[in-house]
Amino acid sequence: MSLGGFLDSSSSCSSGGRMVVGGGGGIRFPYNSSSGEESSIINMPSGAIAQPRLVTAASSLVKPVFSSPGLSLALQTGFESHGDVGRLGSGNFEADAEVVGSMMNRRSRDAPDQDQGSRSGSDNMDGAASGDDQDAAEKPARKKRYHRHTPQQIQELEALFKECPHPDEKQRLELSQRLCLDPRQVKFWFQNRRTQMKTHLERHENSLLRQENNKLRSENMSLRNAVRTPICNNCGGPAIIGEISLEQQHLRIENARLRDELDRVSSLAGRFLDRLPNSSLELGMGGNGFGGLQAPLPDFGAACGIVCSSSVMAPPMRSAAVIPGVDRPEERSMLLELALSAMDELVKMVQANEPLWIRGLDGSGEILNRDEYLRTFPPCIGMKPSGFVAEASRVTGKVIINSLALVETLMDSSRWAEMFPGLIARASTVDVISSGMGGTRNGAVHLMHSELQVPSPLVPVREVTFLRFCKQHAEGLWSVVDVSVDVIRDSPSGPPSITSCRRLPSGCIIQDMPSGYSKVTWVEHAEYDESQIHELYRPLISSGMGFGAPRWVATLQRQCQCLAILMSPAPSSDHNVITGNGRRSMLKLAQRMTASFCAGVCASTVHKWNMLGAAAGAGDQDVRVMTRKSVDDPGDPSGVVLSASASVWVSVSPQRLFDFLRDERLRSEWDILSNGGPMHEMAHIAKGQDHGNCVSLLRAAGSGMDSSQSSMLILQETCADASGALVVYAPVDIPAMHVVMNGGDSSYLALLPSGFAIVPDGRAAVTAPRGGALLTVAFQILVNSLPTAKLTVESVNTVKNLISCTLQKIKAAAAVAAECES
DNA sequence: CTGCTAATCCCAA
DNA sequence: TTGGGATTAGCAG
Repeated sequence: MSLGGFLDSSSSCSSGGRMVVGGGGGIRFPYNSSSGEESSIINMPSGAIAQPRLVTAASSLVKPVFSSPGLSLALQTGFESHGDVGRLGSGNFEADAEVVGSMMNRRSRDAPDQDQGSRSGSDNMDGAASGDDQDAAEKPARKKRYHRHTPQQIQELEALFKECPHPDEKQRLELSQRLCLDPRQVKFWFQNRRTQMKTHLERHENSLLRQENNKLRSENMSLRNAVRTPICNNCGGPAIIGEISLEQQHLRIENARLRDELDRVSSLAGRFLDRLPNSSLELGMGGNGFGGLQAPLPDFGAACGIVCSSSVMAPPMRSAAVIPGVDRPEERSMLLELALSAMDELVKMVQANEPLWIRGLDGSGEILNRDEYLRTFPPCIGMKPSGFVAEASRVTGKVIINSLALVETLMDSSRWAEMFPGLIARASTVDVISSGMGGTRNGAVHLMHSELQVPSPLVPVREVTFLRFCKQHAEGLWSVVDVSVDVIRDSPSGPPSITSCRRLPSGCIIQDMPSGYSKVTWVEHAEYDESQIHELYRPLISSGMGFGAPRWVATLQRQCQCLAILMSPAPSSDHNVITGNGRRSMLKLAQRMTASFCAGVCASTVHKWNMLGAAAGAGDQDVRVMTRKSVDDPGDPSGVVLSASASVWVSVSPQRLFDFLRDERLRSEWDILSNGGPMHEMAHIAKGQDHGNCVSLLRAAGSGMDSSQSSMLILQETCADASGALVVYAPVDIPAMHVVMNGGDSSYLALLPSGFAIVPDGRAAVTAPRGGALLTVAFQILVNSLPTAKLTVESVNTVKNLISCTLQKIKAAAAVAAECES
């Protein structure tokens, strides 16, 4: 049955035909060593099945047959010029192996020590030249080689991998026993998983590089064209030499820069595989560094001042050289991996329709189909903690801002916080994992921390640490995704953070539209501990009006409109002419006032509050009272500040409530500062087309500017959108305000804000036909100008009474209004 | 065909 | 030895 010695003798090769070479040479057995025996008992307790001898014998064929003397000779003599030689080692050997394998167990000499241990005695060289010798029966069926670990096993492996991608021997052994896997398999699995992770990242960054490269190339091309056929900027005709020289210099310099950048990107892309961990960083820095400028500059001289104009083009960059927060490369790559999958999920969440998102009954919003969601996406940051509930919302809106500007805003924590003043109590960038490519935000990954709020003492602040990943999909098309990282970031060194909220992949996709607008689709998806939220507010929060997409988009629209209005020249309709600087100063002051108001209502860590606990007020509502000591803060009156706040349900619509509270003529109905009469608006700065969005300066009637009894004005900011409204005011000193209105610095003006926050009650229209509102009222009062003073029971009671009275008056007035309405 | 996964081979610390 | 990089076979989509 054998053509013994076939492989040994070059002479017989010529008669053997290439089948032998193709079959024998290419065969490579998976289990050609002692591991063959172990691998065959995959998924079974060790040693459960002994591998049959013959298989082992067959497996002793060794791979690089090319280099075995006998065969290489055979190749030279018999097949040297044969076209098929190149395909040796490819093709489907399994079938051949089944037939031939058991007979061909000659060990090639260049692999002497691979399988000493498992070799069977029968080392005869056997070869099969023709198919007629198949003896399948003799060879016991090899265990099916292909096999995958069970989902449970993979899940456990993944779980451990999340915690530690590098388990030690002990951990692996423990896991292998638990999962009935060979310890070796566990080792392989981790090895493979790490490799896989790496290749994922490589692939992604590579594609980003390619994109960049293409962009630069086309840019370069068009610039070359422009240089070749100069066109006069003024008349559009062909330009004359003298006219274009400056323009040409610009182009040449720009071109040199581009060429340089292109080279760098290309070489980086080439070297890329070697240096993954730093590549994105270097790119980000390098792309921004304009190293290319230095070379061409001497040629043209610095006289043209191009250096400046070029560097202006570069967006401001945060230094990414030192990363204090995430220094372990594994952690870094895990975060990147997380960012990638979050982005993937966000894009799908934005694009998906029917099965995933279902239109709400009232047709207003969309509801996430949880079953479909769980089916579609692997749990990005692990399973939902028990006791948590999920909240998901999606909204699309047209916003007056372009994609680049919005991306810049989102990627800068302080600008981000300013854009969403009522929503974000504070925000910071903890770490820059990747700063983006070629001087843009494309590919930027930041680790951020923020506190999100809904203005009510009944809704705790949401503290979240998350990754923010920015990606450019095309010209004018960007997306920014956030995802919580508490799972990964919980280090053994620190106490496990008790988070009450996790953000699943959330964020927005921004697409440029004509005339400065962009289309923004926002998805907000979170899981939170509902037990910490008062029943009154649960419907609001779960509807997404609290922390969800509707509120983000509504705020964004309102704020962008405000910015757009500020850009345009002051409207003549403002009946008090304030200078541009004055407007800016007042708005800045108002911004600080509103932020301080929210901080007092929400007890965010912007201030260090001491809770006195919620106690029943004089009325039926709970009033939360807190105090803080204020020292050495120029914007804050020094002493003991007391904050009292309460939220109640009111039976009028949010709009009506807002209109009532912001009407200065009706102010005497609830404001003790009004001295019982109407107030007058002395200055008005519009912040939006809607008249409700403005900053104004009020004066109580009867207290003239010159009267010494009242040197007080009231600064008030009101804003409203679909997600809610704020009326915030603070008494201000007239002389100080005068300085501000002339554009002076407002940061030394001490403020203690009070006011109202209104949100819809969140229940469906069915249960509340006319639509109720949730009203929060809050006061901040200086109870003693000595920071060391003790708080007296009287002052606490006074402020509680103030809250109760105010609420009662408003409710009464609202009831009247509601009656008139119906 | 590509991409993924379990496993093998081989090298260097 | 051991772990990691390179590679491969088997399979799914």
